[in-house]
Amino acid sequence: MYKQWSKFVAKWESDPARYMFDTVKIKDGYIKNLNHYFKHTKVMTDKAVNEKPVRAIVESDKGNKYVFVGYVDTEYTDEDGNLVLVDYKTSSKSSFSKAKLPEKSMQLRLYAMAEHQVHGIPYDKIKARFDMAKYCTVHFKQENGKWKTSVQERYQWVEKMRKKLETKLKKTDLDPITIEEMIDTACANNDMDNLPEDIREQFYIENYFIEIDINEDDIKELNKHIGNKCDEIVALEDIEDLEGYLSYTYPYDPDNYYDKKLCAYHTSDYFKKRENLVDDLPPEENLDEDTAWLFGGEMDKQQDDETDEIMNMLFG
DNA sequence: CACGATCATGGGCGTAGGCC
DNA sequence: GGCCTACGCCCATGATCGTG
Repeated sequence: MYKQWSKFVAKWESDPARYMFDTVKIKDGYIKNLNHYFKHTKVMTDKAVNEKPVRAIVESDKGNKYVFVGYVDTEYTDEDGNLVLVDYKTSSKSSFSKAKLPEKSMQLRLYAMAEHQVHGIPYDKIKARFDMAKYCTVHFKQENGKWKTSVQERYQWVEKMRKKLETKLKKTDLDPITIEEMIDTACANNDMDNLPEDIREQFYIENYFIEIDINEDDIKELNKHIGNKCDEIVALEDIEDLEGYLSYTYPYDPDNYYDKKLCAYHTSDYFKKRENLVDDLPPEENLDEDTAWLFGGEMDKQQDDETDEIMNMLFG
């Protein structure tokens, strides 16, 4: 996996029209974390199915039915006979906080619903989880003998254990200078290979999974929620002057980051041409590195063309 | 929306002081 | 002198904030 990933990164680096990170810090952290992920994650080549197509039928309160097709990143059956659905995330965990999880997990719960509908698998035999690739779960032994866990960005997990390593190593007969050198080396390598055996065995890492609870009640509610949402969308598309309606109900605000950068409609060529809007300067990384900025305006050309087609279909 | 930074909170751990 | 408990400091964690 690491080899494939490295090739992919190299190709991306050499592409003048590549997508950019907002800052160098974000880029470096992201790539270092994923380097570590691909070096240390074992793949189940035999049991697992990747990009598995699934189909769910949802029904609104009005009785309208809608078909959803999705692709499960990875699916396999574990040793207890549970069907495990995995979704890989490379984003930061802040957007997967407790409060946001119900919404974020709709995707996985819809997959679970699909597998239940098609194969009759009971919900208590379905497990669903996000594999947060930037992070790992660090297991460490406390001084009271109990094991505890801590979630850390992969590229600096040893550095984050520095204080704990200090207290543990101070209890040995090693002299303070040696201790500091050892810890510095471990942090620089981001592993504990150079540390004494009895220290090393007090730490180990695993993938960081966010487990999603799968139960019938939640999924019944989700079914209706999505069905009703579809009804709303269908009703919206039936409005006669949709474009006029939207420009009045949801006026474009160029100071709103969502409106300006993320909204499929307001970022489309169709809308920009209509409003005579010019593209913003590309992000900071372009300014001090190479000549990629020259291509900034062309960056999303293909995407924009696709978006444009859809926008013309819907509004044009 | 997703990011890093910042802030508040709670638990672990070391230490001081009391007791046997 | 050894053990136990209370207290305070420090660190990790999670929520919130400001920004592109």
